[in-house]
Amino acid sequence: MKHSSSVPAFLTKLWTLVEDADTSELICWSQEGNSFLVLDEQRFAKEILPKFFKHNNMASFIRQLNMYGFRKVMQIDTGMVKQERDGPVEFQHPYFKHGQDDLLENIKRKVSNSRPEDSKLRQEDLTKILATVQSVHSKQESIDARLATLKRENEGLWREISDLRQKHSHQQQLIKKLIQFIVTLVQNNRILNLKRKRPILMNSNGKKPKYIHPVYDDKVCVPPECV
Amino acid sequence: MKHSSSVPAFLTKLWTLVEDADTSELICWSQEGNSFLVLDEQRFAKEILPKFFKHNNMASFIRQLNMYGFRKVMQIDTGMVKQERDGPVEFQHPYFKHGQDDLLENIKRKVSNSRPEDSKLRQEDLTKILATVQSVHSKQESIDARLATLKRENEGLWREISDLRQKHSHQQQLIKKLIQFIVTLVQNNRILNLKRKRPILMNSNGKKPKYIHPVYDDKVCVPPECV
DNA sequence: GGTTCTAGAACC
DNA sequence: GGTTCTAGAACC
Repeated sequence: MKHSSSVPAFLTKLWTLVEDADTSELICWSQEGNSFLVLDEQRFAKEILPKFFKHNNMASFIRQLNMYGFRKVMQIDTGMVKQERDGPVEFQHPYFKHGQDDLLENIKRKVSNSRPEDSKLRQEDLTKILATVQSVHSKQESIDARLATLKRENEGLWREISDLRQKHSHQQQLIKKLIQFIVTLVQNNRILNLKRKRPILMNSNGKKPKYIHPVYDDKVCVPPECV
Repeated sequence: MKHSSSVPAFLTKLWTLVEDADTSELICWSQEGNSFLVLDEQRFAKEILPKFFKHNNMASFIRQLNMYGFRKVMQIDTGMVKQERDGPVEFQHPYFKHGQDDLLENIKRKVSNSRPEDSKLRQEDLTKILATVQSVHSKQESIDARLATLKRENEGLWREISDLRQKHSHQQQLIKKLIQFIVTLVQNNRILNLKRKRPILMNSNGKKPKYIHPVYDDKVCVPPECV
């Protein structure tokens, strides 16, 4: 009958109480041995409880039972008129069984759940979540603004590029015309110079002068990577 | 002694119970009349309660008292040894006073707080918050990506503009040189033509030909809004 | 971990 | 709104 020292006092006292034949008229095992009965609540509270605990209140006894996971067994309501004004009170726990005191150590007192901590943690969590949401929200607004700025800048850049390309194209045409004009001019000069033997534009080998060359060189005027 | 119909049955029954001289040995007003005493808890529960309520449990009675805001009055522990094993039970409510039944209507049953709803609402709130956070988060990622794309595009555009401006500048220089060349050419021709009286480049009024005009017209080649 | 007062929750 | 069982919280 020695219980492990890990079994709380309440459980060993309860076990003793239920086992004790001297008090079996007030508290005892049920027929099946898987629950116990308090036969006279009032006498049990006033006569038995103070012998084992620091009080004589049924409420305190029941509070402890619930604290250890005991459940009240509801009395099956037989169709009969309520014969006894106060039926026995019956409590049950899966590890509180007649003849199996080795199971007692499996009964655990419900942790006080560190309720204050728990409550604080939930509050802190909520506070953190709210702070995060607000932070993310303001960040998003800032990014939105930056995005709008970039978008406007981008549009401006596209317009400028379009402009520049157009200008480039116009310049190309102009350069082409200028060169055509020069060619015409030179041809005319050539005709004239046929008599004078004094060429103006052409080199001695008859090719175009060097500084005009880039005009027709696409690699210089319109690099592929920019088209 | 008729109470407003808005006063719950429990309060009128309790008032009657405490007033009734027939039960004054079990329940009565305190000396000061601002609280009531249950002198013998056990007899009160078994003999009086069932006459007024559907039970004979002190616990149920106390639950109702607490539900209506009554508070237990702790017995001042006089230095004496506990004379009576069970002192009287005393309860008090600011609106439950001897001779002032008109105050009863101020006593309100604590609302069941719509606990299931409340619990559900908190859960729903948390779920909503989480959904919002996730939505905002994914949105943020999408915007981040778009921002990066725009930024890259922007850099590309700046490079292209730089290129185009450089090209434009080169073309301008080329055009300038071409025109200088033409001017030189024309001057040479002019000298030659002084003898022939046959101008090639100049119009009859001595101005530059029309199709060259744009070359020096900044409004056409380099619109101010693009510089 | 034990005791007490009060409240939550389910069911009626 | 009433009754019952169980749990929270404070205090010891």
